[in-house]
Amino acid sequence: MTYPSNKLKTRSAILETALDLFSKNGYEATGVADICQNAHISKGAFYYHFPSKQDLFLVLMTTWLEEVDKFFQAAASSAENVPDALERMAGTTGLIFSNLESGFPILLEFWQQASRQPLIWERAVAPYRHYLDFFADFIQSGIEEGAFEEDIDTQFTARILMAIAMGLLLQASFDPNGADWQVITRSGIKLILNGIRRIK
Amino acid sequence: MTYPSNKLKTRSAILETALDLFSKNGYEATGVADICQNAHISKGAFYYHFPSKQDLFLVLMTTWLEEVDKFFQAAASSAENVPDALERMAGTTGLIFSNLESGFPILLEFWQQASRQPLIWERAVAPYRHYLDFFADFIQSGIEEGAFEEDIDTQFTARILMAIAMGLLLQASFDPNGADWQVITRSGIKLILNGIRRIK
DNA sequence: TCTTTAATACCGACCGGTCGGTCGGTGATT
DNA sequence: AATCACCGACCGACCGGTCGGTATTAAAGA
Repeated sequence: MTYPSNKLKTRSAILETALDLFSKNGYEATGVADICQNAHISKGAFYYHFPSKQDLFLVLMTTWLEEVDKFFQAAASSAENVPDALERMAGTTGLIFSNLESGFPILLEFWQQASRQPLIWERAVAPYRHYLDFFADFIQSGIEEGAFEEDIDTQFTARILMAIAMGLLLQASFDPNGADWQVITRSGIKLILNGIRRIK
Repeated sequence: MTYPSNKLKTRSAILETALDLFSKNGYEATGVADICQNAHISKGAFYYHFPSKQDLFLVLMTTWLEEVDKFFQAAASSAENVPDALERMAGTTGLIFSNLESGFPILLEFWQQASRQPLIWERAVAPYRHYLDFFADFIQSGIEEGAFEEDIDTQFTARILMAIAMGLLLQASFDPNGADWQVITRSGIKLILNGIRRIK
């Protein structure tokens, strides 16, 4: 084993393994030793790359949040029509979370950490508000397209949209085989969209 | 201090303190010693009343779930009209969770434990499905009352209703001052209700 | 009535094990 | 010879759980 093999490789091995273990077993239940073992590195290597377990978590959360953002941006720009784009996003919400490695459980983990640790909260609210504004703006352009009623509250609608997505994700994570969640999510968003759609 | 002062008093002191600490700091971060200290009892007393920290958690979850159920039953039976009852429930969702001591954070804690520990999951799915059926049945009686369209999928609607409530609760727990969550929840449920309401 | 016994409810020092984090070292590269 | 990337034994703090003991009360026995 050549030693300065690849700094980035080791680092991303830690990142990937940690994300996996955190989402499978939780932050507290995952030990630094576990991460090291599964990533086939030593504790020394771990603390060479990260100052603390906390810090690793923060990095993980930040990159995850950024990737979600990219996903939304891409979905939004690759559609010619606002309602369709939203609907398509809805259909793939589940995919966002499963594609983004380990998905929803880790989001819950983020949530819980954020609600207790001010530093983590700070780094998480901004992206959250960013998503909110993104959806509100997106709905606004839907209004300008003439697809939605003019008097709807975009912020409110954005929150409801996010609530449905997250609420269903929560239910899905708890009872994966209880229903076809992808279909339900899509129909749910459609329901809201129909509620605000402009009647021509 | 008379010793056999009150068995129940000590037990409920443990229960209350634990619920408070679990919701404030999380299950893992809360030590048995912390619970004992805040409940002004000794570790001996703790393990006299509960076989393990896990078991205490399970008791907590079960009673909480039962209380939520009672709350729903009461709200349902004290209304003369299904849509109104649902709307009123929506308006007080936040209250359910704050009234039931420590509310939503502890629900998240339950969720997370359940998603990882089979025993806890087992004891939590049943109530969850119970709530789901409760809402589905409730909507069904709304249909029979002639308030809702006849061709709506009650299970689906129940899931969406729960999703909105939970999704907004999630957002509210994360960003309490970001909006008037009670108003938003009420409006959100109203939005769905209007979507399925029978047009006379 | 007095004494003994047993059960109850609780105390807190202690134990084994775990966990985050440290540190002295080491081989490869520059 | 200096730096980099990494190793892994080790440390102290902490945590869930145990256990021998104690004060209180109730019941039984003399």
